[in-house]
Amino acid sequence: MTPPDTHVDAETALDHAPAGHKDDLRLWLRMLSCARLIEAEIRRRLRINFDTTLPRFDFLAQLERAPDGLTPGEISRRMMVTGGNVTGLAARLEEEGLIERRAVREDRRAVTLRLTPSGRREFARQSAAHEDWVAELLGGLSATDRGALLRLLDRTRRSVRGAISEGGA
Amino acid sequence: MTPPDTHVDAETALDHAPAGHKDDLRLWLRMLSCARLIEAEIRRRLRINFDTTLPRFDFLAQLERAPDGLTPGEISRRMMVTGGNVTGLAARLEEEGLIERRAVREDRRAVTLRLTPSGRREFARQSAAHEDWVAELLGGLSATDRGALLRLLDRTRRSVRGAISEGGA
DNA sequence: CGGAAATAGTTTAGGCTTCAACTTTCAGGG
DNA sequence: CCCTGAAAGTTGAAGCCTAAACTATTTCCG
Repeated sequence: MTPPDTHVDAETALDHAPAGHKDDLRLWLRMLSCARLIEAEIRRRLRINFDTTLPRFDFLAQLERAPDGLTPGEISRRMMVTGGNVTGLAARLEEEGLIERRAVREDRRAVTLRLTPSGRREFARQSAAHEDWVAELLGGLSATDRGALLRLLDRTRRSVRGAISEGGA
Repeated sequence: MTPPDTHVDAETALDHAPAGHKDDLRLWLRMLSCARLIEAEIRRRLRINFDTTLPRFDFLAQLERAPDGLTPGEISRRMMVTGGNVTGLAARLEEEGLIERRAVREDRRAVTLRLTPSGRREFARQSAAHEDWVAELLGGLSATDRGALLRLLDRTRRSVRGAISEGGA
């Protein structure tokens, strides 16, 4: 049924490429599939166990670390998403009573968002389970592998950041 | 339903999981941020240079590898997204003339999607640029690092798959 | 044959995400 | 003081994505 997946003649391509091109692509695709696999599983469990989503979870996590609350703008920067996105998430979370808005005295444009007691309780439950899930999913790695992977990912991030800040094609 | 997830208190936990739990979380967060960083940059460049998106690009990539076309169901499995999603993407890509639908003789429920000549040309352009981008972003890694990372990610994927197929909490 | 079950694909409702346009407010220089 | 520009936040349109319900067809098997 499935065709033999006629692969491009890799050898020929490699002759011209400066030693990496194709390998880099393979590496990226593997990292992507790996990250997506984990992410999908975590999303699935958040939905099944807590009837919530990853963005909501991340949002609460940001507020948990900021006892005095955060402005939408600050959350937007920390989560690396747009402001409009934060508006929508905040609306739903407030609707559910997990966060609350509070006006800022010194700047009437701004507002701070913070966890309600209920939100704090709920996030604590979710956070504990989340931590267990990750440990379960990565449990097959040895301590050595974990350390090596952490270091390599750090180098990767530096490589990417460097490339972005420079050329930025 | 869900077990109370009785959390071992911190002391006991440390005894049993000396170097796992928290480290796994750190590892996962780093992998996630790394993958998202790359993905965001690729999305940005696809939008700026080709006025397209990553899902569209992935969709065309699947069809490129299948000269005889694919059914929506097959694409859905390969891209690991739902069928409804494929319906929407296919509609837009057909609208733009990049792919075409063709009825299947033997099964009147099914349809095959394939690249049009225009779609094939367009994807070739995008694909070449995409490959260059990835090589540029990962260019800071040595050949050794790349190899090690590839191997570690493979182990990670196996660990995750194992955990999912087993417990599946 | 005939009906139950499975499969292919679409549709719908709702959440996530972005970009661009917009409103309100603040800050600085004439 | 006023005007211009920047900043905080919201809104709207459009695309992406999922789960669930639905239609149409095929397959299985009794």
